[in-house]
Amino acid sequence: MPDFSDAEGNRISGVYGAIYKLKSMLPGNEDALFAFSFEKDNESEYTPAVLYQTDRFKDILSNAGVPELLDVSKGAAGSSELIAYLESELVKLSPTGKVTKTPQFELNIIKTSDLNEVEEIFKNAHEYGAKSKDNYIGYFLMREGNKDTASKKKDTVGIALCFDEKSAVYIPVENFISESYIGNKLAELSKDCALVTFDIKDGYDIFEPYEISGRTSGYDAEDTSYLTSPKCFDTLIGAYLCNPIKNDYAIEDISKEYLKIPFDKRSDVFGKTSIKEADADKLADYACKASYICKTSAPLIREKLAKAGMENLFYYIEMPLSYILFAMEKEGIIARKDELKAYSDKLAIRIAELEKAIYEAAGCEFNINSPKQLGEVLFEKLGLPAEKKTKSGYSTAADVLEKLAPDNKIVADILEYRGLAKLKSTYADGLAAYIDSDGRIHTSFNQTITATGRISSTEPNLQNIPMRTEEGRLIRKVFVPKDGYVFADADYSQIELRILAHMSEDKGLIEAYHEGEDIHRITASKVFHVPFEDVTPLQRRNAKAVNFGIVYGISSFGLSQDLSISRSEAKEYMDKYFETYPGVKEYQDKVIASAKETGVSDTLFGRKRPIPELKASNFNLRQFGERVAMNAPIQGTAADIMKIAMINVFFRIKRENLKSRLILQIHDELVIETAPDEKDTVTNILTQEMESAADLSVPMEVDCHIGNDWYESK
DNA sequence: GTGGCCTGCAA
DNA sequence: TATTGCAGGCCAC
Repeated sequence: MPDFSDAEGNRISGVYGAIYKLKSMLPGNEDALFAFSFEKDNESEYTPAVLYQTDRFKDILSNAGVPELLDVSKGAAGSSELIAYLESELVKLSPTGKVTKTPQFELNIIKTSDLNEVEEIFKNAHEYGAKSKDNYIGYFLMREGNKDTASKKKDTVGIALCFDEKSAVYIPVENFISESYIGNKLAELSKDCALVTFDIKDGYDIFEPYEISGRTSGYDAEDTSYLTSPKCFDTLIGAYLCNPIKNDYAIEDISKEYLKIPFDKRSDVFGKTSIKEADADKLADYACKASYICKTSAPLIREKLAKAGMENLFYYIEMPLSYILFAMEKEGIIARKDELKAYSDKLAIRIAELEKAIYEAAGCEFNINSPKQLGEVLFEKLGLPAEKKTKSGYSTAADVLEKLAPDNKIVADILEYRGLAKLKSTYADGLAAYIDSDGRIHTSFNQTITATGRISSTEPNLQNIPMRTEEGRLIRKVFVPKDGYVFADADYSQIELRILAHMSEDKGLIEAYHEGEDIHRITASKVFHVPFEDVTPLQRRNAKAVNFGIVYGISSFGLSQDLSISRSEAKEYMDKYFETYPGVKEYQDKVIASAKETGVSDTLFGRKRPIPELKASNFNLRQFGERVAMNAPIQGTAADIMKIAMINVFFRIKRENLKSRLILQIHDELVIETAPDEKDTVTNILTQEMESAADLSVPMEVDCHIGNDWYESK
C-alpha cells in the first residue's frame, strides 16, 4: 500500500498498523491526520494485495459514521467517537485480539576506528562473553565483492559488534583497523566466547573460529559440550534448520520472524551503489542493527532448535560443515580453459550442420530454441501429431519428440541439436565463464536452500555435470587435479535404498542387502518369482525403476511414465513390490500418518521437514504432501550421513597432515584432489569414513576410484 | 531489466 | 500425475 509513515519516519505496514497509528495520532493533534494520503498515483505499481489493503483502510474509515472527521477542511474535532470506532476495528483486525505496538530498535549506535578505543571495545566484549556461555556476542561484517572479475574475494568495509541489549558499535576498516586485525580479534574472542553472526561461511576467509582451528577429531554423537561451552552460532543456519522450506532467510526476515522488528533490506538502504561510497552513518546504522539482530535472535533460535531436538544437528553437523564448505569453495577445481574452448568449437560445427538440415526440412528458418516457434513448425506447418499441451502451447519436450523421431528425420535432428546446444551453452561456454584467474572454478555450496537437508551448488552448479551420455560425460575430462596429483572419487552405492531398508526394518530388503551385490536383480527375482540367475534384463530394469520410484514416493502414474507402460501395469509392479517387501508399505503408511499428525517428517538425525501440503484441501497437493513425507526422511537421512562423512574425512585429513584436499560433494559422492603419495591413504579414508558415518542395519558400501581427471575417476 | 515458463542436466 | 536441486533461452511485461 502507499507507505504510511509518522513524523519520526517510522514505517507502518498494513492496514492494521495504519489504523493503529491513526488512532494514536488523533487526540490533540489534528494536523497529523493530513499525513495520510489515499492517493494512488499509479495503480499499476501496486499488487492486488496492496490495493485491497488500501481499500480496506478507506472502508473502515468511511464506515466510522463520522466521515466529516476525515475531512481536511474540518479538522479532527470530536475525534473521541472515531477513536472508539477505530479501537473496535483494531481488535477485529488483530490476530490475538490485543493491540500492541510494533517493536523498534532502541539502540545506541557508536562509531569508531580509533585503535585504542577499538582495543578497549574488544576487551569489553571478551569480558562480557567469557562471563557466561549464554552471553552471545553479535558481530556483522559489512563486505562487498567486485563484480567485474570472476573472483569471489570480498573486501571488508567494516564490522559491527553488539554485546549488550542497548548499544552496538561500528568499526570501519581504515587506518590501523585492517581486515586481518578484525579477523585476529574475532579468532581470539572465539576461544572463550559464543560469537553469533548471520552467514558465518561468508567470513571464514577473515577468521577461523577456535573450535575449527583447534580441532582434529570427527563427529561425535555423544558429545554434549555445546551445553556447557561457548560455540559459534550462525543465525542463518539456525533459522534454516527451524524451517527449511522457506524461500529466503535474509537477515530482515530473521528480524521480523524472531524479534518482530522490521528491518530494511540492504538493497533498499544502499541501492546499487558500492557500500564503500555509502554514507558512514548509514553504514554504521545498518551494520549495528544487523549485529543486534544476530545477538538477540540467537537465543530464540537456539531455544527453538532445542525444543525440536536439533541442537546436536546444528552444533555438530551443520556448523562445522559450514567451514568445510568454505574450504572446498576456496580450494576450487581446475578446469582447462583451452579444452573447454576446443570442445565448444567442436559442438558449434555439428550444431551449424544440424541447424541447416532442420531449416531445410522445415522449409523455413526459425528459432529452434523457442518451444513456441518449434511447436508451430512441427505440429502446424508439418502437421505432426501433437501429444501433450503445455500452458502456452504444444509440448516439445524430449519424451514427446522421441516418439516422433524414428519416423521424422527433422525431429531426430532437433533432439540432437537440443542435446548439443545444451552442452555448449550450459557446460562448455557456461563453465568457461566461471574460471578464475587461478585457473580454477570456485563454486558456491549453499547450505540453507533445500527442504531435505541436501547441499546445493551454484555459480556454477557443479552437481549436475553430465554423466549419462558419453558425449556429455566427456565434459568431465576438463576437470583435472593439479600437477602430479590425481582425483579420488568415492560414491555411496544406493545409499537411499539402504536407508529405506534400515528405516522400514523390512526383513526381505535388509536380507537382500546382506545377500549380495545386485539389489535390483535380487528385487526382480523376488518380485517376479524367478531364480536369481534367470532374471531377464527387462525384469531387472523394471525392478530398478520401482526401487527408484519407491524412494521418491511412488505413484502408479509416475512409474508408468518412467517405464512407458500403462498405469495398470505399473500398479501391478507396485503391488508385487509391496507384497515382496511388506515392511516398506507399512513404513510408508506410518511416516505419512505421523507427518499428518505432527505436520513434519524427520530424519534419523532429527532434521525436520514441515509438510503443510498434507493439510491442503486440494487433492493433488495433498498427494504431493504424502510423497514428500515418504521421500524427505530418506533423502534427508542420506544428506545427514554424507555431512557426517564429510566432517570425518575433513578432520582426518587434517589430523594426518595430508596434502590432499576435499573439493567436491555431489550428494552421494565426494571428490578429493589427492597427492600422488597419498593415493592409498585417501582411498582408505574415503572408504572407511563414508562407510562408518552411520550405523545402519545394512552395510553402506562405497566405491572409490582414482583417475587423472573427473571422467576417469568417476 | 525482471520474472515466468519451458527445457534439461545431476543425485 | 515420482524427490531434490540450478541454469539457459525465450518472451511478455
